[in-house]
Amino acid sequence: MAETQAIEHGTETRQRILDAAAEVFAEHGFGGAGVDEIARRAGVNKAMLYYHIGDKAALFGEVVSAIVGRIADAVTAALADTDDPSERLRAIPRAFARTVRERPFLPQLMLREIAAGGPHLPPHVAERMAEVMGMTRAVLEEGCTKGTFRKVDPLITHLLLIGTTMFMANALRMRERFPTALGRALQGAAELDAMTDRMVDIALNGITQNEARGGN
Amino acid sequence: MAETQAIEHGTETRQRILDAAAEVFAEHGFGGAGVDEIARRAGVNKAMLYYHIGDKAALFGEVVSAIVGRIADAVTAALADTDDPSERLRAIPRAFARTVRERPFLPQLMLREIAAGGPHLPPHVAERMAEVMGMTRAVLEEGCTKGTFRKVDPLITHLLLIGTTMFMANALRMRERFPTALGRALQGAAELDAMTDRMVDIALNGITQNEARGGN
Amino acid sequence: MAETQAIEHGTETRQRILDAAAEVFAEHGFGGAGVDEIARRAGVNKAMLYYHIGDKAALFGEVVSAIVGRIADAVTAALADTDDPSERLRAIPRAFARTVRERPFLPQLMLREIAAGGPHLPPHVAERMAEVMGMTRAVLEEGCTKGTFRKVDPLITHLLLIGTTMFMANALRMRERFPTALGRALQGAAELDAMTDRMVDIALNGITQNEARGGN
Amino acid sequence: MAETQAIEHGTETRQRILDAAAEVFAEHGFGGAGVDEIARRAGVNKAMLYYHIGDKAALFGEVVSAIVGRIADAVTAALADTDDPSERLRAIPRAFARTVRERPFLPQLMLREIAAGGPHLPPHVAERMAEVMGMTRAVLEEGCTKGTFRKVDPLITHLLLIGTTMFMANALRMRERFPTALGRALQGAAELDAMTDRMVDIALNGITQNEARGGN
DNA sequence: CATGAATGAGTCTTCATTCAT
DNA sequence: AATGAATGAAGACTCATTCAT
Repeated sequence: MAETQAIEHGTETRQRILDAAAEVFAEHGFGGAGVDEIARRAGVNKAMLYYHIGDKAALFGEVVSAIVGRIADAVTAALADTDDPSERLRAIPRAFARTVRERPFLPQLMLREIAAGGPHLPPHVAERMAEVMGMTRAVLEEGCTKGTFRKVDPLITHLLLIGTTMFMANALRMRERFPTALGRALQGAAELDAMTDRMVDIALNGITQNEARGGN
Repeated sequence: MAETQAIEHGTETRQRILDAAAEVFAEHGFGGAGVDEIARRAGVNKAMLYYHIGDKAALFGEVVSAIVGRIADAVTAALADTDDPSERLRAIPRAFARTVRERPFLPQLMLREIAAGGPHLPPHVAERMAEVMGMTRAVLEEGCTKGTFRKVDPLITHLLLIGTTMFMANALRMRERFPTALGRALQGAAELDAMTDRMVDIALNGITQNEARGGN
Repeated sequence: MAETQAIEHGTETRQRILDAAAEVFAEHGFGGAGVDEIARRAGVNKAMLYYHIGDKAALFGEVVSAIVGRIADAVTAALADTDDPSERLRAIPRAFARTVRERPFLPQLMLREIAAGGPHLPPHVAERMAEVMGMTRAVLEEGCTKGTFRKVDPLITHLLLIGTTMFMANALRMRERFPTALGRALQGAAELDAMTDRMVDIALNGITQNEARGGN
Repeated sequence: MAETQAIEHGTETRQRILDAAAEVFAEHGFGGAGVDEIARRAGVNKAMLYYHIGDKAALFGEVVSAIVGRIADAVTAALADTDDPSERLRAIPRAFARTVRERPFLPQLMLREIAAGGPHLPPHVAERMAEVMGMTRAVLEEGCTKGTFRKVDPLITHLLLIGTTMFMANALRMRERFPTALGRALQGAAELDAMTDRMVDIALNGITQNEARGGN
């Protein structure tokens, strides 16, 4: 879709490396990931990894950049589909959930990087994340203007929608690994899309104007 | 908890080690943390660290165990203070937020471990986390019975309350590190306690029975 | 010298490579020099470097050979200009100094290779160096015969003239890099040609027959 | 002599490492030297090398520092033995030559570092080298005052004495390695001490006041 | 002639862990 | 309870060299 115009050099090898890197970074974090293992999983010589992309930090930057870009694109596309504030707000975590379905390591990667506080985060990626946050704010303000939503803090709302989605995605992943205890608590959890919808129900219920629901 | 009967050897040294370890694990993750640095920050010889606690995995286990225990205790204590379902539900993320105030590295550590999917997590710690989840469920069911809450998925609600709190705590931490972009988006954010309260307002609004709010 | 009959392939590219190699070998030594950097500075593809010249050792051989050849030629030419023993002796370090002016990295390269003891030195280059040494001896013997010089060890004299010139050339290079201490000691040093002349004054004074200076 | 007061930790291992490092740096230069080989020759684990001393640059700094210190001490001591300007001047290269006899790799190391222009040279070492240069100047000025020497450039004279000594030391080393050509030119060369004396004869002859030699 | 891609052995450095004292 | 020294494996990264095109 985006690469139709020109086939740059080594696109195929480069992509294999980035895919492998995403996996390994997700599994072990930046510090715990091994360049050797990334190369091995990508099926390329370790030196090629440096030739094509650069050092570990550059590798990480590319991976995170691609993922954040993908999410931002997904959210942008989703918002274009409707004008109803509630539907637009719902579209945001849905876009996340859909992206997660294609890239299962995404939540791990995001949680890890957020936890780390972004020391390996290239600046332009931070910009892109802020953009998505800005979309949530725009939707909320719009809903406020139309009288659909009551006034709520956009940052909190954004974190609620996204944070919860990421946590749920992770919880589903952990379900299989903990047969006891924690596993039991997670039994019966639906798929991420369904859970996201139910979560948004709660949130929308919480921020919708009272009169819109019955004169309160 | 288990070792209360007797003050074992080097309690003070042991604690200094665990504190340093918590810091370093939070900053760099399990893989990225270095035993050398933990020892240096604790001001003890590296060999003593092995003598007092054990290897890196044991160290991590102790740290996580202590933190989860502390949170579970805080939540338990908070729930004892009131009978009102809404207040009880609010108490849960509040207990988290309060614990974070004392142990600022807690959210990093939790997010990281959740992202990792718990490969270094001792089983009894998972038990304890499930316990806390169970408390949320109990509060929700109780609220349902009393007619205060409508029926919502307890897992989703728990993750919403806790996940959002953790995300907010981290967002506050990142505010100082990203002067541009992301930083601007985080400007004006209040303190964690205040943010948590506002977040719970939305959630409570979302799960409270309509008639409780005005006959809808 | 051997390839004069025909202009072989890529003379210009070849020369750019050798110039770049001389620079890099001078700066970092044989072990520290990188083929990649040589190629980059020469503005050629790394593979071309192997195509045109050969491996790292061949590259080094060519560079040193060219330089020793250039010096030998310069000394030979200079000796042809006069018959006076003193002037002839002075001509030798002067030829060095003049060559250094055109190829500033020459003393570094020579000092390094001399220090290394010539493990990368092609045999014919050693021959050429011996030749130059032979010229000094010839001049000294000649001066002895004519009664201008007293009998001195030709090897020592040669090393005195050349070694000191090389050291002075390097001292001038270091002057700029050490603003303190060593730098101050080097302040006020003249240019290499002038310094060489003054050094030769001392040496000539030292090896000239006493009676020859009697009326001086 | 200097270490009598206190035996610091790991003095023996540390010294073995430094000795091996001096050898390897002398043979291959900074860039060409391998930490692995240094460790192997010292008979220690590679990690111990970092534990005791530090990285490659620190290792090099220690080696050079020790050598320069040793030379400076030797020169200082030698100058204390006599008041005669000629003898004092002669003492300087003699101290070098004597130091070389004990540490045969010294000239290689010095030539290499001088060639490199001191990029790995710790500042205090440069200070020490400047000190030695200052001693030569002092001796020359003193000789001038006493009417023994004529006025000559102290920097040039210093480089002449030291540079030639270093070159001679190296020439002797190369004698064995080049049976042909260059080797023949070096045949018959005496030992370094003898050569140094003859070199100084020339230099002293060159800088001594004419009238002082009037009756010769 | 020229290039980008590839490789395997090498580089320096740090790791988690243990032991003798 | 405490320490400095030791170790082997692994870490990230670069090297000189070659090949297909």
